[in-house]
Amino acid sequence: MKKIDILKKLRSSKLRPTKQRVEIAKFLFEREKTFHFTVESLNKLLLKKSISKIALATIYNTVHAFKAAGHLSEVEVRGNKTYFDTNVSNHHHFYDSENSELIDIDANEIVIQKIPKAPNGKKIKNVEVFINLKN
Amino acid sequence: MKKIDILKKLRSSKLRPTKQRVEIAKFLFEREKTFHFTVESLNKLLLKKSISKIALATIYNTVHAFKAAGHLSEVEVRGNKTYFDTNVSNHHHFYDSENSELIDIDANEIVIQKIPKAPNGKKIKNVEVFINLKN
DNA sequence: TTTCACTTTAGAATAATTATAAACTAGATT
DNA sequence: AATCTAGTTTATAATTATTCTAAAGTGAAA
Ligand SMILES: [Mn+2]
Ligand SMILES: [Mn+2]
Ligand SMILES: [Zn+2]
Ligand SMILES: [Zn+2]
Repeated sequence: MKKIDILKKLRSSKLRPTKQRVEIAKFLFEREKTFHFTVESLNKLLLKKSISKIALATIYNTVHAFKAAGHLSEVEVRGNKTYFDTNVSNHHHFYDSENSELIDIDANEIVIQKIPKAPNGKKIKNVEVFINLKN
Repeated sequence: MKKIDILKKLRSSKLRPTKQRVEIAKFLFEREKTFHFTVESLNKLLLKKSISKIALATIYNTVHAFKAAGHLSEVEVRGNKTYFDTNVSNHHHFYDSENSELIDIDANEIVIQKIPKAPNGKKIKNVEVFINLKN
C-alpha cells in the first residue's frame, strides 16, 4: 500500500493527515496480513516502532474514526478489551484463548447448510462464526 | 424447578445457601426460557423483585461461582459489559443490536457443511454462530 | 450457646474508555 | 510570508464496569 492510499484512508475518515495519524495509519494498513489488535496493544507497538509517543486519546480517536469509515472492524472477543481488525470483509475467526489470538477464516471456508429464519420483523444482517480452539 | 434444585445448584457451586444467594439463584433458574443478562441488568431486576437489596459484589461473586460451576455461560456481545446466559448447552444466538437483545438458536437449527481444520497443534473446542439482525 | 469459617457489604482500587479544555498546527486567506 | 482559524494533540479528569478489601454479620457444627 502506497502513501497515497494512506492519505485516502485518512481523508475518507474525515481526518487531516497529521504526523500522528499518518504514523498510525501506516502502521495499521501497510501490511500484508490481517492485523487484530486492542488499543493497548497498538499503543505498545507504536511506542516501540515510532520516534514520537502518541497520546492514548489520539489512538482511540483515530481508531474509532477508521472504524466509523469502515476501514477497521470490531471483533467480539471474550474479555473486557475491544478488539479491532484490519480485515473489513465478511469473514470468520478462530479464537485461541490460550494467548487471546484471533486468526482469520475466509468467508468461503465456512459453508452453512441450514440456518433459522430471522424473528418477526427482523432481517439477517450478517453471520459470524467463531471457532474456539484448545490444545 | 423446585427449591431442592436451587439448593443443588448452590451446593455444586460451593456456595452456602444464604438468603441472598437463594434469591439470586431462584431469580436466575426458576424460569422456563433462557435468560440473558448483565450484572447490571440482573441487579436492577432483583431490586424491583426482591425485598432486600443485595450488594453488587455479592451478585458478581454469585454469578461468577455459577459460571465456574457450569450453571451459567458467558456470551460475547458487542459492548463493554459481560453478558451471561442461563442456557449452558451448546447453542447459537441471534443478536439484535437495536435493543442489545440476544435470542437463542438451538444447536440443531444450524448445520455447518464446510469448516476449516484447526491450525497447527490446536483442536476445535466448539463453534459459535452469531446471526446479527437488522430491521 | 459458643465458635469460626464463610458471607455480606460499603467503599476503595483497578482497568478500559471517554470527556475536557488548554496548547498546538495544518492549511486556507490575506 | 505572515496571519488566521478550525481542527488536532495532549495531559489529565471523569466515567463505567469490575474486582478487591476489610470490617461487621451469620449459618451451622460442636
Ligand atoms: Mn469482548
Ligand atoms: Mn463484549
Ligand atoms: Zn479478522
Ligand atoms: Zn443463549
